[in-house]
Amino acid sequence: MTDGRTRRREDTRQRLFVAAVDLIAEQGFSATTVDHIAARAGVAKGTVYYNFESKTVLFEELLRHGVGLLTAEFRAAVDGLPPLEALGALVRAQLEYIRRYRAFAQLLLSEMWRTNREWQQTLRLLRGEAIAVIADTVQAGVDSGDLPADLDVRTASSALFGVGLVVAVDWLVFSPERPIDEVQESLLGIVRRVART
Amino acid sequence: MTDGRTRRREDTRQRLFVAAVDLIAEQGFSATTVDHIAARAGVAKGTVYYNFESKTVLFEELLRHGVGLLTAEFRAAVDGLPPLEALGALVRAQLEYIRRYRAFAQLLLSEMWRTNREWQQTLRLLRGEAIAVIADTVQAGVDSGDLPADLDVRTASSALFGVGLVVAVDWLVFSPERPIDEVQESLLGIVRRVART
DNA sequence: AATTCCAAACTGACTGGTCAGTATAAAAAC
DNA sequence: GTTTTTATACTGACCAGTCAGTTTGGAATT
Repeated sequence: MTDGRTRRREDTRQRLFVAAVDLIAEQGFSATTVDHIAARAGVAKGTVYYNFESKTVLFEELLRHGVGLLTAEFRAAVDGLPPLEALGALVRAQLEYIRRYRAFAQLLLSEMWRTNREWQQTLRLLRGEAIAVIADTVQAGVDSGDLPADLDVRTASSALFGVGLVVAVDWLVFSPERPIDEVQESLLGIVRRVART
Repeated sequence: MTDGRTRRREDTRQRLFVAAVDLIAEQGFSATTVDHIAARAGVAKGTVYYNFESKTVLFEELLRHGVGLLTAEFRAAVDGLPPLEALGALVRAQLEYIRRYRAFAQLLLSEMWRTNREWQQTLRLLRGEAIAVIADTVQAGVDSGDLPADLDVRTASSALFGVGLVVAVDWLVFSPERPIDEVQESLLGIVRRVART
């Protein structure tokens, strides 16, 4: 399974992902050239096309990879916890993720609300999967009475997702000198206050 | 000052702004061509270059125009109001603005947190001006004791700005069927709850 | 354990197309 | 008669994607 060949190939794909995520976070998808990605990854241009069908497919697989990781961490975070604690765990998991993969978070923030791009459908789907985990938790909170019964679950969930993203990335981009734990505290405080009613 | 000639020219520039904002909101700056902007605005390509130095300058002036408008509405909204009411007025003004200029808001959301682009400096500056109005209001609230004394004014202000943007645009993109007034209520509710401590 | 062989992985020059920006002559608006 | 706009053609740089050829890992053969 993991002989030298597949290991090597997997390594190349990983290097291409890392190069692509950094460049696309900085400049956006269209402004990032395949030549530049290849150079940053230290491979020839042909290698990009040997490993990925096209620039768009590379990006789509990158999105799947990155958001998939986030969704998995969400699932692991809430596992077995009662609603209110689970909500806090989600905020913590999201910020932990953003701290670890800041370039990907930045990229996500920039590309999430675009329309009319080829990969829009893919991203929408992935976003849905991640938010579903949040929504399940919020729903459980409403059912258990820990959250207000009139809370609009779908809206609250997507708002929570978006707010965490924007606050954390804003902090990283405009006040990188501050420790991100402060954002976490602040966000947790807000979520708790809102939940308390 | 506003003779026929300048009026006409101003009208052309306005049409170009509108065309550019729509296309860039959908596809991003790099994926939007000057030919396409010209066609959408119903003018010849040469006219774009008669009115703007370059594609980048057109975009920078667009940013200045759009954010300038927002800042002006912020200033008008808080004028003469006591801190807490002023805060509510800011949220309302921002959402009102986003409802009216949704494409611009979408564009702003996509380009705001990018690094390494020519216009990044411009946008950073403009963002600062808009947030300054919020920060003045928040500071006044802290001084008057309406807001908690230990509140980090700079952070709270930029968070407020970002959150309004992301929640509203998220709503517009992913749940356009719902009336935006609901976002306003929800956001106001959150801000009030946070302020109350 | 050295040699041969093959397919997978990778290379980089090349191609065809696209696009920002320029040029210009003529027309329209004021 | 000056400013603005049009229509069209052009240039040069850049870029996604291709492909014929090279390298590499390792399996088979001796």
